[in-house]
Amino acid sequence: MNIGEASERSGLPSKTIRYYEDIGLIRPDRGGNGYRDYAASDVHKLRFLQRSRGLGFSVEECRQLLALYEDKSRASADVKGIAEAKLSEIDRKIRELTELRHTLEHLVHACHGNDRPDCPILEELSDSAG
Amino acid sequence: MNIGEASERSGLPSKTIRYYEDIGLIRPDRGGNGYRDYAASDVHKLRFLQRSRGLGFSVEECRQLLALYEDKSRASADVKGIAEAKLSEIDRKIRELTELRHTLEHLVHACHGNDRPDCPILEELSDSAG
DNA sequence: TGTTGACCTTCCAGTTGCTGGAAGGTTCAT
DNA sequence: ATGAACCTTCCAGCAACTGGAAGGTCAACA
Repeated sequence: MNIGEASERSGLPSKTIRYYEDIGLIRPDRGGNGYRDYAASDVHKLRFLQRSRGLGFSVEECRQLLALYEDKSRASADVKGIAEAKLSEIDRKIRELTELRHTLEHLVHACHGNDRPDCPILEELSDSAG
Repeated sequence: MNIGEASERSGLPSKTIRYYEDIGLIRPDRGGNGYRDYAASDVHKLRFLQRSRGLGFSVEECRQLLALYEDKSRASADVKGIAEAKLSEIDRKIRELTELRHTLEHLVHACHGNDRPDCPILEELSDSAG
């Protein structure tokens, strides 16, 4: 099938699919007209990529996961290790954002938000020992 | 003062400070030797930038905040508006990450993580209706 | 005076993960 | 035959830096 259909079926834009080929994640056949020709297994991989990217894995991590996926002799622990690392990374991000949220909320709360110039938000950004 | 000292005092790497100059956020003087010469007010702005970036404001938002900071006649509502928008953006990110976390945790939990090849994580990435 | 080393300068390239657009070839329907 | 809707490649750009090369400057020390 052509890239357009592979795009529809995988949920990835054609541009992204070509990009994934550029960086060596997939290698579709080519038809006599030079068009890319995707097999069902290619679409399968593309969906795999779409989901793992959606779960927050970096492209390099997806490359690893895909390699593990295709390696029938790999241990599930290898995969679990990557997923656990990603999990704690996500935890860290959530913690950081939550802290950020508290600080910002505090500032927004303190600011009158009227047409007067005095603004605790700017004062904090400007003065505090932060 | 030279860029090195401005860097120490602001907490920003010299590279970043030069970059901020490139994109027009600050304009230090130049000494006869061509070295950048930072005044205390420049360092003040750099710290302002360092903090607001740390609070998750984009560089363009920082530019706005800095302009508001320097505009003595601005209303605090202008600043509050930007901060509130950022706050809901952060909320959205936290929500997304939390969902992600649940999905991943579920997968990690389901995977034995041993030396056998069967792995629910890869199965999910590969098969589910996602 | 020379020379070392730590500064500073500019400029160019790379990072991540795409996305947009230009310029052109192919296919299909009318 | 003509037009739309595909497809191709290549080049550029986004954010927000970061790294490195090649070279100028400055302060200290022998």
